[in-house]
Amino acid sequence: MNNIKSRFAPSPTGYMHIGNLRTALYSYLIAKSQGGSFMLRIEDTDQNRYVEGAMDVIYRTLKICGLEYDEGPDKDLGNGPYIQSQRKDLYVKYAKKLVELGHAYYCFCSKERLDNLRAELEGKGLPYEYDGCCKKLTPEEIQAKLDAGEPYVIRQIMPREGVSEYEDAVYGHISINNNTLEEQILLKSDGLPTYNFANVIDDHLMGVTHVVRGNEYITSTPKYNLLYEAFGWEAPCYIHLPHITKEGGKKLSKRDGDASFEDFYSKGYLTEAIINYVALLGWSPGGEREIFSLKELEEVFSIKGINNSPAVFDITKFRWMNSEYIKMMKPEDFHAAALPYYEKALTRKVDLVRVSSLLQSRVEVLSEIPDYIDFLENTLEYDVSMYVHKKMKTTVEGSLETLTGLIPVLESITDWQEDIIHQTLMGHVAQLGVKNGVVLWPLRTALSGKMSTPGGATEIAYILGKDETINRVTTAIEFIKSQI
RNA sequence: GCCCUCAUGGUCAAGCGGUCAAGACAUCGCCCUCUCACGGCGGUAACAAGGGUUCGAUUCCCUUUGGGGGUACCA
Repeated sequence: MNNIKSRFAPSPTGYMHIGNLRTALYSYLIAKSQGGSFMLRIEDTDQNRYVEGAMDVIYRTLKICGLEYDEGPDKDLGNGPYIQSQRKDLYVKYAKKLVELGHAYYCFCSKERLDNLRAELEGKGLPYEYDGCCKKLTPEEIQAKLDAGEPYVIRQIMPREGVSEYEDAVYGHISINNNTLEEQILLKSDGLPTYNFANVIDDHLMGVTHVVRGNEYITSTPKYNLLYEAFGWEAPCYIHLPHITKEGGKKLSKRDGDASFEDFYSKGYLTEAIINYVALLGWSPGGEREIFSLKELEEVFSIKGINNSPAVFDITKFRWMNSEYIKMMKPEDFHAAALPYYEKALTRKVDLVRVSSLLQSRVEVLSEIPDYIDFLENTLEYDVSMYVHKKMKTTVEGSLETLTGLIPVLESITDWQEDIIHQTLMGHVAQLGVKNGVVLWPLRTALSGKMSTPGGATEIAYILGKDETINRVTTAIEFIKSQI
């Protein structure tokens, strides 16, 4: 293991956004592809956002996805604690040190004063900016306020002139005017740090060399670099990632059920497919291959392949990829995965293994299994016109005749096995001297009431069993008669 | 408003000064076929616009347009 170290530093919001999952994945892959280590840190410095059980979601998701971290809250390698709220004193210490170094100052402005200031400036059509009021305080005044126990924050001092520049691994050269840099709050009045401060302190103290995060931090990165400089620390390598959106540039939303890992997971998307698809959203291996396991991604991943333009999450292609993974499953694994869905949709005792073999090449997402097999449970309602099929050369009247003639044929089958049913039906077709469809289409329709089914007439007849098959054909005959 | 950033088919995406501009999903057609699917074959479809630089721009620069982000005691 070399000295490359990346981290995933989510704040516990209660669910794993798909964009966050990708950030975690890329961070993991950047480290693993270079023999480095991967760390998990929890950024819970905003107490107002505390969500019960949120950390478990993070642990669980990473575990299910196979993104194993070398170091984290439950794996202390000596850099802990890895939960920011437990590192409070550390930030206070460094914030005060920064004041001593002349790169930060105490600010006693109340929330109210700031709100008023903001309202006033906005009223004049000016952009808000802290007016530096507390910067003018003398050391004596500051000490007096401190002694009096006045609440305070600590703000970072920004250069007024010049430009700050840095190299981003995916966006290249970034240059930002210093006069756009705000004298941001480093330490909040509750004694906890802001993200802007905590991430710098922690990344340095924990030895993080590669910072992977969303591109919303591109413009604030110079502020972090200034912090590194002030402390005399080396800044890490920055890898900012473009965002994932949905069609039309809209945000993936929790409400629409397309935002989080668990949304997809619960719908029956396979984790391997989720990882694979998400890996390809914003990164390209360069070749034509698209199917990669996590292990394979670890081999081929490269920062060079990361794209800098935003990507649209295409559910259609995602479904296709999931179906590819379903098709790759061992039949017994697919069957095991499908079983819970059968139990929900089916009470009739049928050859479920056969059903699985029919379904595996058709199902794209596990949760749609009930829609495929609903007709096995009960006959569906349908219109007689379904018996009219141009290509099969069938008509309603013809179907009635066909089905009526089929009853004795079906009854003659004593050993209800698929190949025997098939042979018998084909023999009947040959005897009639018609096209296969003339007999099989009406039969399939009578048995299912659906335009399309997993498997044809033979397979369905086999699955339903002799009694139910004859029963359904009889019912269909009566039905057609009643409609003519 | 100001600042940053992005721009190849409907979507992902290769390309990194000279290509008939890959591939995948989707879509359309054909084949296979007891429906559908799988599989196979083929088709339609793109360099946002305008200026430069250059012998030559999808590729480099500028502007415009459009998208995204930032401008919090949120991350």
